[in-house]
Amino acid sequence: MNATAIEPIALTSLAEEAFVKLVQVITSGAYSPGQRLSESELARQLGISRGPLREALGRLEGRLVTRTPRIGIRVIDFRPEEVSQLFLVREALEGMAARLAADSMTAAEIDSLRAMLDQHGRQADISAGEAYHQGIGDDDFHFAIIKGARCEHLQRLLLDEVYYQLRLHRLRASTQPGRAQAAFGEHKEILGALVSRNPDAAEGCMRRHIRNARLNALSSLQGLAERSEAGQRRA
Amino acid sequence: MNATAIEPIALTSLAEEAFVKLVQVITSGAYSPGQRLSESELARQLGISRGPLREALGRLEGRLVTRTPRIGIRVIDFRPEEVSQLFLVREALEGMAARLAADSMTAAEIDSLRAMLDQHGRQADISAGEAYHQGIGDDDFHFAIIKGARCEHLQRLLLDEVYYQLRLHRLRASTQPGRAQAAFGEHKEILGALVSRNPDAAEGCMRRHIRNARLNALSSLQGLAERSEAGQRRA
DNA sequence: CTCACCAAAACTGTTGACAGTTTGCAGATC
DNA sequence: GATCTGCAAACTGTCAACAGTTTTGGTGAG
Repeated sequence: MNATAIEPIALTSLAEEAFVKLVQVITSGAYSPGQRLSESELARQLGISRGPLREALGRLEGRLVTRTPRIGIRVIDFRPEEVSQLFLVREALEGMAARLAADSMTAAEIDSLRAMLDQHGRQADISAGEAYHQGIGDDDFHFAIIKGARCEHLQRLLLDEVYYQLRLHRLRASTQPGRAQAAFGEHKEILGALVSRNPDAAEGCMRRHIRNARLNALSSLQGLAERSEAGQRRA
Repeated sequence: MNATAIEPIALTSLAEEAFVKLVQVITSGAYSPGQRLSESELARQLGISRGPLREALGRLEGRLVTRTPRIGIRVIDFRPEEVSQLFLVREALEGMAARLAADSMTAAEIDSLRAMLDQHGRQADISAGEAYHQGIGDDDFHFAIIKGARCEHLQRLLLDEVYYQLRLHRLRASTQPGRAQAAFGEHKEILGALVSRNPDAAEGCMRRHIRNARLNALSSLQGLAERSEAGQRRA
């Protein structure tokens, strides 16, 4: 499809490039949460002036960085409550995505999804599945469904507003024992619903899946808080 | 509460002010969809330089304006398909909001919601309810529930990503006959679910309500397209 | 009269510089 | 010795100007 749709040669602005680069750098965990970033420093590192950089930072505001007038930029540092809210939003949006995908995905796409899961299953056997839930494979599965929903607006919101922050959260949180296997099973249920073209089931399975992921994240965060508290008491 | 919590004197940047002003101007329908906007012209009108203005425009990108590299800014002009997608996103997010609100809203808030509906009922009698569905009252009802969900992330997404565009759409679309009364009835159902603190029912009612609003919007758009087509044939 | 071509005007993307504020430190004071 | 005061460096918010591109209007050929 779209063999060689003529698009203008990738003319992208410095602001756009800076935005992509910043997302990449921040979600890779290069900075610690709450760390202050200097505009001049960032501009120098990126080799651009502060104008385009400020535009890029504006687009990241409230997503990956927080801005305080006359103070500056800090890497976002979310409280447990905010992580939970992030998963609630994700549950709503991705549930809808699964519903739409059950109708809109092509048979080829569903086959490819099944192949993906088969491969994950083999990998999970090898690595005991521990890394699965947080891994790239998980994102691929969800991304394929989001794409299959054929809804640009939904796709943009999920990628820009949810997944960036989610990746940042995953850097700091661990998975509960057995969560990886459970997630893999839930993925298979979702696939089943898509195969049988059942929108209600697809949405239901997806929402249950993400609700479980939220509970896992909350447990993990609680554990983190307790360890940190104990550490502070000891100090 | 918070008798005189000392907050820093409202220090807001020109970019922020420009953003608010632009949202206000565009959603009031001052420009026609697809109309090109000149940065210099806008900057002159706002009395600021292009730097802060570009920052504000960047935040509006993909929401109320579209940006083409080296060409400029245009007021967003959505296709029927995109309007439908907007309502799907709204259904997902606001359904979740209603679910959360069923648990989180205070009794006082629910009472206030009931009072609001009573008032709407009286107004609807007077104006035959025609203006209700598109009116301010409708937004107030929904906003109260969104606020009652106690979920900042959800609230931000709904206001920034959905309602701005929705208001712009409403400027061009009409309501189908009888839609106002139906919407009013659906609001009462939603209120009932909140009163009985039933999250499932609240989400279900809200989603049905927004699904109906979407169908109404689509019918309206189809009528619009047909009229436009007929107009072009005549010309 | 229509179409292609060309030059001028307008506009966007970007930069460097300036003004006012915040922050950190050194010296003075209790 | 601890705390407060004042200054200097760094930084953010803002602006005006420059380079390259797009658009527009006019001119001439067919």
